[in-house]
Amino acid sequence: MDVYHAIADANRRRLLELLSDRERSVQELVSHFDVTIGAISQHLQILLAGGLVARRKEGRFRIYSARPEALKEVHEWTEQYRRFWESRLDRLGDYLDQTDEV
Amino acid sequence: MDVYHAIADANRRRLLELLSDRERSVQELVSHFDVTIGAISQHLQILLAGGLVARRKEGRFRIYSARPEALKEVHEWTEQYRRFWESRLDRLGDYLDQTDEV
DNA sequence: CGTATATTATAGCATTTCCTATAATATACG
DNA sequence: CGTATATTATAGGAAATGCTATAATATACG
Repeated sequence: MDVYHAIADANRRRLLELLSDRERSVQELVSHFDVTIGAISQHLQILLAGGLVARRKEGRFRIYSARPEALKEVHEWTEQYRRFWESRLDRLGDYLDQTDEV
Repeated sequence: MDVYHAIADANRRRLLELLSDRERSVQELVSHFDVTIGAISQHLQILLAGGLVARRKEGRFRIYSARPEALKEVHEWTEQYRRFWESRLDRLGDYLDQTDEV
């Protein structure tokens, strides 16, 4: 639903990082955290609802995989502010002039 | 403190957008929202703590301005997933091969 | 079938979040 | 000074969050 909310939690960001490396089962993900499998399962539901991960069934396992396309929205939202940190100038409208070091 | 938390709220993102246009006083910001000035003041404290805004005193007014450099962290975190939506391939490890359209 | 494994659903709990209302503080202005 | 304006601090409340423990469900496997 809300991708900003989905990535607000550090454990969920970590889950996304692990899954962007490769798809994994829930138990495999749990081994990287200090919380119970219940907590991880709940985090995965939130990521799923936010469209950040997908899952498929494989026997008794549920294999989760990353769908970071959903992060495009966040990336684009932050992108509009990029000139603030890439420029030595803080003023808007001047950013078109800088071509060095980019 | 936590920039991911700071931007998780839609009102706070809106505040940042208003301030990146130009600096504004609190009352000026409040006029764009449906909540009380107390709520806006609290949101501004969170943005301030996250380093996303700065403020200065001007008479009885507090003038807030955007400091979106703090968003660099989020931008870079999402940047690492960009290939997922820019590529026609969803698999990791294959992205090195595509050189067209980039 | 019966048991083990993997995952999800649910209830409950402590904490946090976001809001309002109100009090307190600071400056301006007559 | 006394009052108005601008903002922040604080208390309180409803709802959400993140977790645990336990129950339920689904599949595997002997």
